[in-house]
Order: sequence, then structure tokens, then C-alpha cells
Amino acid sequence: MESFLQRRPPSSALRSPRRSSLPSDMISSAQVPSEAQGAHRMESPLEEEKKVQQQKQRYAFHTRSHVDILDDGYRWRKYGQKAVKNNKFPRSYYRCTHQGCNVKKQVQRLSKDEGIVETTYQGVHNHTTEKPIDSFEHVLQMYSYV
DNA sequence: CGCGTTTGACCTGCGC
DNA sequence: GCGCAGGTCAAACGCG
Repeated sequence: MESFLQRRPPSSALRSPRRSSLPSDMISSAQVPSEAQGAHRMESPLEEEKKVQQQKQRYAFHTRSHVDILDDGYRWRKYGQKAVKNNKFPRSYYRCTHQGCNVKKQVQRLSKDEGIVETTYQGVHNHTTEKPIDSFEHVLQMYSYV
């Protein structure tokens, strides 16, 4: 699709503040050394370990529904969408909007079965579900842990 | 006015 | 060593 300049102008200077217009307040923190680390974020070994553990806790759920937005009781904020080569349908990336809750969710529709949606949960919630879900279990076809 | 969604760009890891 | 695929972030816009 010609999604070019559909919403935003093709101005090259429009975007790319990622590294160019880095907030001075952030740099003034002297937290970022002049190292050529590039955009690579330095994370403490502890954080890394935590991340690995979180990644280990990956649960894939196969839900049968035509809507990707399955309200499981948590608030999900979509932070990206990318198309996979194996599947003709794009994959959606969601993140739990909570303080300390770094749970991620990936939703992808199977090209083979449009009615089947594969939801992959990464990590565990720091809080309990505040909303009862009965229809959610209903749509649950099968589950598998990775 | 706040938040969620949308889209493009950019980075990282792995394969060849 | 380079390329590809996948994953993430960040600004802008739209809607409630």
C-alpha cells in the first residue's frame, strides 16, 4: 500500500531524534559515556539475568477468535507491528501498562487459519487480574508452554 | 487533555 | 563480513 506521506510528511528531518536530538538533560546526567557503544543500552548483569528469566517464561496460547484484542483483564499497549516472512499476516506487539509489570504479549494470526490467533505471553504479571474473565476461557482452544 | 494506537526508523542476533 | 529477519522505540495523530 502506498502508505507514503499518508499521515506524516516524508521529511527526513522529521524523525530520527533517537540519536540526533538526544535530550540534553539525559546527557547532562553524565550517565552516557563517550564510548562508541552506539545505541546499545548498557544493562547491569542483574538486569540481564532478570530479562533472561523473563524470556524463559514464555507461554504461547492459541485462541480462536477473529479479534486480536482479547481482553484478558490487563491493559495492553501496542508498541509495534511487524510482518513476519513465514506468515502473511503481521505480528502485533503489546506491552502491559503497569508499574513494574514488564510483561509483553505478541499476537499473530496464522495465515493458515485466519480464525486462529496465537498469543505469546512473555513474563508474569506483578499484579493479579482485576477483571474476571469467563469468555476468555471460552475462546481458549489450546495452550502450550515454550 | 490524556492515553492508546499507528507508522517509520533503527538496532541486534544469527545465518550464510 | 554482510544480509536478513525479528524486535523495539519514539513522535504524531486520533479518539474518548
